[in-house]
Amino acid sequence: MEQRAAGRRTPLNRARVLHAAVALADEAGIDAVSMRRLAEELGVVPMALYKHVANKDELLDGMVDVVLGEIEPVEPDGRELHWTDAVRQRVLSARRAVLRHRWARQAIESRTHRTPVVLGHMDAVAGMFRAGGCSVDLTHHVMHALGNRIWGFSPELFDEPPSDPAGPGPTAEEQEAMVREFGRRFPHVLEIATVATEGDLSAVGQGCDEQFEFEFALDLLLDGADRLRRQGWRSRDRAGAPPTI
Amino acid sequence: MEQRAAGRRTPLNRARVLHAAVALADEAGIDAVSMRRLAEELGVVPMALYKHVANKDELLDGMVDVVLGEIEPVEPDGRELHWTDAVRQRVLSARRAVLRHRWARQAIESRTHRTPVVLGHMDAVAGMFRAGGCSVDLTHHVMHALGNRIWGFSPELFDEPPSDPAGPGPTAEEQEAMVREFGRRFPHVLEIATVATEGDLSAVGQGCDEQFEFEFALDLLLDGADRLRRQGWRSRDRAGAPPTI
DNA sequence: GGCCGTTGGTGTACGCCGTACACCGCAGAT
DNA sequence: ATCTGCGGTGTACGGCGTACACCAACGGCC
Repeated sequence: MEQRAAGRRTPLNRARVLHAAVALADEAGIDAVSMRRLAEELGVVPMALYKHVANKDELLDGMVDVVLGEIEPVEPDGRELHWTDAVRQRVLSARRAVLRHRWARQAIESRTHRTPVVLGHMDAVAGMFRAGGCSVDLTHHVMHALGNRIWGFSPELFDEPPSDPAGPGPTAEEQEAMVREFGRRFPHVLEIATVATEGDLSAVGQGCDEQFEFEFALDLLLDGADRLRRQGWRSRDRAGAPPTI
Repeated sequence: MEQRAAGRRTPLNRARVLHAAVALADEAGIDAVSMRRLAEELGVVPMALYKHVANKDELLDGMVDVVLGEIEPVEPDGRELHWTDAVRQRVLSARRAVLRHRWARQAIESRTHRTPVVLGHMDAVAGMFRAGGCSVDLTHHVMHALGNRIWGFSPELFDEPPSDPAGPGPTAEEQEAMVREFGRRFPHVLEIATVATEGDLSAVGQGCDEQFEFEFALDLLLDGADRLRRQGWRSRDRAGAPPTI
């Protein structure tokens, strides 16, 4: 009888608000998430939301919590994992969660609040370093080095340069002239773009293989960390990694 | 005679607008930089700015360009530098520029546009990798791994948790209870905080030694890159760094 | 059954924001 | 003397977050 005959809607609560916000961001982008638009989506007046979240900042925090809540714990799996593989698994799971929600990267980057969910993820990762034999000291600094990668994304230098949707674009020879001029000013960027697109410069802008870049950096850092661990690195030693070999 | 007797102000131009915006952000924070506020600062009506910047996004781009313009080139210095030291110098110069303007980190992170100034910095860094003997392939992936560090800042997991300015705060025993509860839920985060503050947990929140963390990560990545270079790493090898040693 | 405090949704209003669009004064070229 | 266009103006629109006063329904209590 809690549904009350005709059209008494089920009351709002914090979870419903947050999940509606996530759904809205998923389908209309993070910019579409305004208190007014979200309220409309829930069939309610904007001020009603403030009974469930303190303000917009807290709404964003809650949305990030929802995403981070999708991270799957690393299950022990019978045989032992090397600690770097355990971290790798958890970070890649975080990555899948973030990729599921395209707005999440930007939202996480803009947050400045440590919610319990956020602390929980950091604690879980730190625990894996410790279980692998890293000192507290090393764990601390390596987590800093991982930076945003702990949340499953790289700080992208840039997202896609949106191909301008106006007209048929420049002619082939205009395009070639532009490439030449570009190469005169930025030769090293051009050669990278050439190699990355395997010579098809018209494919510039569809971006790099982000998953590869992410795993490359992750492994570079984890391998470096493991090497420091084996050397018994302590931060008083100063200087990132000593000149081994 | 361009000053025109009494109080005909010197006309606006793009550079004046950008530098006024930078100055405003420096002293009042990036949030204070609105078209209206900036116009007021320049003694002009808001719409006047639009004769010099296309819109607010372009204004932000221009402000970032101003900051990046403060990066000092690495001078050859007589004796040869190892390539990692050259990169290190340039990146640390970029860091000094970014630190000079506290809003710059956030502004850079939010940008999605590659201005010529931005491309110029990337090109300069890529050129140092190449001069050091890195392949185009390796240069590409390592620059991705460096991520935001190329601009001179780490993706901070979090900035300071602002000590709440209300009242005298909790009593000592309340505080101890909070720490105990925190440690129950986030034991690994707590031990890191304990070590980082050298036991003085009341100092939590004044943050880590960011400069140390930055250089630690930078050196870890550059050393890893140099090791890969010496090994003749190619991206078809897959997997960040092979299990050397 | 009658009261009453609490919880959750409402309505109005304020002060910001970015920016579209029409306008206009003035300098320099014709 | 007239034209042209650049740079500054004024007005207006639609959006935003949220403070504050209000009110309907409900649960617990006598």
